[in-house]
Amino acid sequence: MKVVFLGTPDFAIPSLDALLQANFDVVAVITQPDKPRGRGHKMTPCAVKKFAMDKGLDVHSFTRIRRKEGVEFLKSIDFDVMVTAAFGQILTQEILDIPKYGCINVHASLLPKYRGPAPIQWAIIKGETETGITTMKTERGVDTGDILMQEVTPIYPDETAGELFDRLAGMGGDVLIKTLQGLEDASITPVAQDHDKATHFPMFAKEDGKIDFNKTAAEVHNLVRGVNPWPGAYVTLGSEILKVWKTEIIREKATRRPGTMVCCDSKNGVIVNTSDYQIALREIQFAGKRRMEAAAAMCGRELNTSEAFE
RNA sequence: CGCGGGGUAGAGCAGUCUGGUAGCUCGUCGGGCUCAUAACCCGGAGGUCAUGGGUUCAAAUCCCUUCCCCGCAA
Repeated sequence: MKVVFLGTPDFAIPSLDALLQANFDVVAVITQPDKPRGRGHKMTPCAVKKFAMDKGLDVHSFTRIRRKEGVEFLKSIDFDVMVTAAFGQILTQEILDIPKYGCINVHASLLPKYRGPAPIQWAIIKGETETGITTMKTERGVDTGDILMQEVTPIYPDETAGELFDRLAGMGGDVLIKTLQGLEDASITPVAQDHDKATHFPMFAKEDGKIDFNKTAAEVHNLVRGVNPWPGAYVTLGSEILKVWKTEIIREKATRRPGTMVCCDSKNGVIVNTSDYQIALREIQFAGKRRMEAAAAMCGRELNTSEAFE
């Protein structure tokens, strides 16, 4: 089958790679255009573009694929199926009607739950114990199309979004291939989603990484996992921002009001009260410094336990 | 040229402004105390102060080069 692949970030790479490994004919790869990224704001291509160019594929970028230029490009090439994976642009019906086998989307949740652009992170933040990959027919709505295949995987208690992201990205490639093969031999029947059970979560705002110690220790722990590595959890102490990369719930009841420190020294690290239990900040990072064990950080810096995190 | 912080012992930091003996906390090693210890006491080892050049009687410190790490912002 001749495939046109639309994807942008890291998550999409294993899917594209799986297509190549399975000898699908990837006739074109479409990504978001280069943007100024990183320190220095240098123009940088997205992950999929870099990968695809390394593989010698035909790569195109459109600010809006739905505009005339993009539509005309798609109509000008010969292909059978379109695959989207974290592409980041909404397609029009006109575009969806172009390929004979339609358009397939790879989504990193068990739809209809966790629709939207950040399903992996939100599943962790909400304390889910399992998630998965869903392939579906792409519709004009966001993640609303009929389900083709679904595979489940557990979310481990201390797993971070980054770790889960890597696993799901890999699974996404596998499920995508099975889905395409199923479509070819007509062994898959699309099933409509139960829209009443749908949940939708937005893209993260920078503030979403801020820890609220008025929540429970479990909720704090899930937030820290869910926003690691991006955008990263943080607390403020006075005017200073402290990023928190790893936490551990301590099975001791909180001793004082949420946000206050139980202790902070080079033996025990930093332990903070939440609304129920205590939580240890295991791996932290001060501005300008690299991330480090909390106990190590306390060797060269003293915090005052009378201060509280906000 | 988006803004900014940093590189000093195994770890985390101070010292740099104002040039003049390499410091602190932790770890580590040895000894002591103790029924015992992750606790306490005593002692030791461990540094080419990122890199290259310059100024100087003298540079971690002042000037310039290069490399690397990181926060914000995107």
